[in-house]
Amino acid sequence: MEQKSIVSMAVVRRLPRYLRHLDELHKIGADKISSTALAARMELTASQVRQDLNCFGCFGQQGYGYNVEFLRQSLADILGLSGPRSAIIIGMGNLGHTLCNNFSFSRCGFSLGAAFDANPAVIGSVVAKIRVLDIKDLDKYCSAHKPDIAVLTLPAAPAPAIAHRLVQNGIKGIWNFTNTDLNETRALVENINFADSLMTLCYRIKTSNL
Amino acid sequence: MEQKSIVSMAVVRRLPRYLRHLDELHKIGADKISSTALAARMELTASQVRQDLNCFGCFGQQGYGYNVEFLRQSLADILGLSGPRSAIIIGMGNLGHTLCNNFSFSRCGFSLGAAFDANPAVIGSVVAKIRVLDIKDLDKYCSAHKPDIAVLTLPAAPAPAIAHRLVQNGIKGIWNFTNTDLNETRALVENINFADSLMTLCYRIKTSNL
DNA sequence: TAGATTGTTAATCGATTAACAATC
DNA sequence: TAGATTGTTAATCGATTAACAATC
Repeated sequence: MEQKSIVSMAVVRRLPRYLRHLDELHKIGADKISSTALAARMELTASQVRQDLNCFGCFGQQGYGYNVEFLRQSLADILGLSGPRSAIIIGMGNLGHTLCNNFSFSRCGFSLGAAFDANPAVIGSVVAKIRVLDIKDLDKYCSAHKPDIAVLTLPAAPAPAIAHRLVQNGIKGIWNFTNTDLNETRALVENINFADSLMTLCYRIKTSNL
Repeated sequence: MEQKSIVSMAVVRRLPRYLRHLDELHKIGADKISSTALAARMELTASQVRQDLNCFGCFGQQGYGYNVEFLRQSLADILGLSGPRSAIIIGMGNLGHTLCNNFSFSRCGFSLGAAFDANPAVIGSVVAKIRVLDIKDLDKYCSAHKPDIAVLTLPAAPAPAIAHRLVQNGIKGIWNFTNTDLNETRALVENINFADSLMTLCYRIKTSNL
């Protein structure tokens, strides 16, 4: 089988982790790795590693294992990290600034084109070479530049309305840092929810006997 | 059944979302909700909602549904959000500052006790009432205050060593924002990985036909 | 009472694990 | 060749969905 028609989310979510571990292996000079060794590193089973990779093709060689550099490049291609898509940030508060300043969008397949905010104090400023525009000009910007995704780092309250407006402007994906669920069926939403994550940790500690 | 002996991670990860939706329902003045209506809101099935909640007890009433306020309080109790546990932050860069300034640890069941960094420029400063201490004093602080969890907002390179040191100091949970996997079996690790999440979105957009 | 909706058991679906022939 | 390890099929396990009796 060359490529599974539809790959499950469970597998997709492991892809960046595989890539990360292959990067690390590359850095320490490993040029091959077996499914058993990779599974041990990642706390998976060897079966799972082979099943996961075989959703996308045959990357290994019997009796040898996987070539680190080849698998690394293959995973980057599968994820689509080289053809950069365009992104905009909505909300230049503390978190928006942090992402502009310290996060590498390019390593994840995106290039950041502009930022938006409603606060006159930040509109017009430039953060890490990104100009902060007035949220009023969002539609105009979208018509002109057709950004692929939007990063939502604004308060939860205005988020659903902004998300809807973005989708109407042709946004394909939303990286949602707001503490609310977005009901946009016409766009792909990827949530990062700090509170949900920490509450989960709270529960896990409470119910463990550590 | 009063309480399932061990609840699956799939269910646990949905708990904060249930709580969030119950909060919203409470805010708009709803005093009851059926599993069908809650499922529609959350894009789940009614069956799943009932199965999920019944892992922890019987919170509904036949012919009526669930009382919003009662279910909300029950979920908060199940998650353990009231008995505040103590947290420390390791790494007061941009992200560490953002969390100190804008994130409500208390809403998630934690109280932030101290922050640590290796950089003399920030050591001794106070951010949102939290004193930034020298990472050299980490062991001393842990012995004295026994923090329950550590928030890792430091670079990936030193993270595994710091995590190990924290576990030796009795840390029970790690909220890991570093872009690396931690192999600490003696502590519960909750990862927030920006790059993994954005790469997943990259893949999903690439493979969708939006 | 009649209608609505839960709690719970059984059925289905999907993901993980095991096994092993193929082959480098 | 012999040993190692993949790709792939089959078996198992777990999670989701469906169904329905209980009951408010």
